[in-house]
Amino acid sequence: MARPKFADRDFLDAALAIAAERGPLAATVGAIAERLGAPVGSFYHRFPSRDVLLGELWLRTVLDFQQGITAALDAGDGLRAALHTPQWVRTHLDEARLLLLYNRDDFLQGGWPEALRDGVAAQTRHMESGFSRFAQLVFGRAGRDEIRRAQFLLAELPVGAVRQHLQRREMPPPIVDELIRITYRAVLDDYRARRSR
Amino acid sequence: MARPKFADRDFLDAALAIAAERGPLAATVGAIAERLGAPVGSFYHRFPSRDVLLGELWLRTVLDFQQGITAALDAGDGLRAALHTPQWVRTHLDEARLLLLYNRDDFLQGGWPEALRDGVAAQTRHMESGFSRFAQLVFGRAGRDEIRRAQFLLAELPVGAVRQHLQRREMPPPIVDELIRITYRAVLDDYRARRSR
DNA sequence: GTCGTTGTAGAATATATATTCTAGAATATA
DNA sequence: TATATTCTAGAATATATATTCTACAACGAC
Repeated sequence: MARPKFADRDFLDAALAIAAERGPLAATVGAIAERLGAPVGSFYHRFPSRDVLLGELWLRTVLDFQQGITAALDAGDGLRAALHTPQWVRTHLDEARLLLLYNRDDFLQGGWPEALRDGVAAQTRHMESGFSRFAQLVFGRAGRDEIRRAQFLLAELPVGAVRQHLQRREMPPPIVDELIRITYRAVLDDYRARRSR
Repeated sequence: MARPKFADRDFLDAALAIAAERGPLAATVGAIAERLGAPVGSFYHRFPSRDVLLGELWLRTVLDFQQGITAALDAGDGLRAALHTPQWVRTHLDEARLLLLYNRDDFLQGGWPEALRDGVAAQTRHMESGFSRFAQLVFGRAGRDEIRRAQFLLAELPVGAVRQHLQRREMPPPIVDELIRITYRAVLDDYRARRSR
């Protein structure tokens, strides 16, 4: 063996820092290596391509993010699941910028590398099952309408409410949680009212 | 004079089509010219740089988008202003993808070209004044909290609710408007309840 | 101690893309 | 009709970036 000066992790972290600072496009192989003081050869010794690195970065980040939502759903707490986003964003500003400010595919030059396809597909399934579970939990059933509302409450609403703060690199203020709470309750109430008619 | 085969407009439209299809990054000078059957020389005869073209495209699009919101505010109709987004998206799918799926700066290589700075600044001011007007209109005052709620109702909420459909290149279904209506009413009610305490 | 393996190191290469340059054609105006 | 102007046309150039390649160093196994 030799003496590794860098770990896979180091490259991922460096890429994250650059992407959070100047966008995923700025996370070039050269920039990543330079930030680490590593030669590009070392980069390619670990990652077959830039796309694989960025893909892995995205996956590792989204998995960490989802964990909290899943936990809340496991605990049967829908509101906590919805409030997880602002919460997580506060402790993971860089990761949040990467995940919530850009579209999944927009940093990959080509499509998703073969090696990550399964991981991404699994992630997608996990996400979809999360919406279903949420729908079942708070609406008592998981039809088309219920799932659409679940997407709204769990994803679109919290991410939307947090975006402008991410763009300014600042922590979401309490009003964000308040807006989520208000909306959460309203959508549930509306659903019940509609049902009882 | 000579016989212009292409107009500025043609290049802007071609860029829009490509950007909507494959993302703003794919709108390279070569791709735009090719789509038009024009030589790149003709491109540079009209636009000093790719950044200027994309910047102008963004500006022209955002201005068109905002017009509807402004009109609704002029008519004193806050809800219509909030519902303008899904409405506009339905008739401007490509433009909406460009505007709402990407961050303002993410297609420009460098910063905003000097020539467009003023236009962008004016646009920003116009947007902010829109939030204030909305706050004044529906909350009766435009303090920090009211403006934050205005941003939520006018921008974050509608854009968030529409995003997944844009990603799939499909028109937002009616449930989107419904969710906006529900949330709109709830945030207003909450504000009033809070005031009367 | 020698040797194979795993990394470091960074130069060389390939490619994509923006931008510039040179040539020539069409038209309005004189 | 002559000429300046406005464009078309596309080759040439510059630059950024991903990727590959070659040389060598450190360390563990034998």
